[in-house]
Amino acid sequence: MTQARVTQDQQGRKQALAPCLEPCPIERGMRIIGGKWKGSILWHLKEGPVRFNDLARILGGASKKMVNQRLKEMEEQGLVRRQVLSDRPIAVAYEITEFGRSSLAVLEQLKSWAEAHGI
Amino acid sequence: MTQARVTQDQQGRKQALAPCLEPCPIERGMRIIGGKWKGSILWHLKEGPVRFNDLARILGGASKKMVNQRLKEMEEQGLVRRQVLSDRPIAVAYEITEFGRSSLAVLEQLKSWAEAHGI
DNA sequence: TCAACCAGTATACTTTTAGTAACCACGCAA
DNA sequence: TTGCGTGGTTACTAAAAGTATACTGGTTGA
Repeated sequence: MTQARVTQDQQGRKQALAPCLEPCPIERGMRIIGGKWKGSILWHLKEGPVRFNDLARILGGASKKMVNQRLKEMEEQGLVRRQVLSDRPIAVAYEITEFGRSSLAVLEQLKSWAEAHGI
Repeated sequence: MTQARVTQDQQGRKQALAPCLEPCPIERGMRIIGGKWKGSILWHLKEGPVRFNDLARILGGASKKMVNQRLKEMEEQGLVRRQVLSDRPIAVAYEITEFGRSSLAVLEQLKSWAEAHGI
């Protein structure tokens, strides 16, 4: 992001130079990992694949609809992979991708920051 | 956060141990710096205090109402300080606090992560 | 046979967030 | 006196996010 400044023209009217139009990297990044539950989902997948209903149970407060919606979003964004373990007795697990794993560092820092400041 | 697990009782019913009830540090932290525009506001205050209308101009897409709402929230959360520069011709500037500054590290990392992955 | 599990889907609803546009009272300068 | 500046407020709308409950269609185990 370029440092934005504010200038004045000859008539004294003000305008912004390099205004932060909506999608600066921070806003964009937030939209990837900032959604409700997304951090928690990634966090709980870091030890290995987790089945759908187990995830819903772990995320106590979230409804299945929420979990499903978030997982679909995250699959599209490449944070998470859906693997069908078996048909007949249907079984599905969600696994974190390399990309998803790369975001854990940010989440980890956010977590320490939050804990350090008693948030 | 304790690692959550899922167990079964003698009847085969499943339940989550240590479920991630809503406010784990990650979710809580997100709520502090995750709101729309909040990252950008902090970012633009890091070089020094900025006047209200200048901030609104820099944040091109955001309306005064949005900016004002966010600033009030952030003032309550202690991320930002409102200083009245002068009465009579009213002038106000917003300054980042030490607490606000402490969050810049997280934002910085989020920014590099976003840029590194072409988000 | 019954109940509980699996992985969702459907419907309906409420709440929160985002956003527009217009307006206020005041000051300053041409 | 008109227009722009200051720092907001008010009223309203639209869209997103979230909750709650029930349902499908099949499987598994007591």
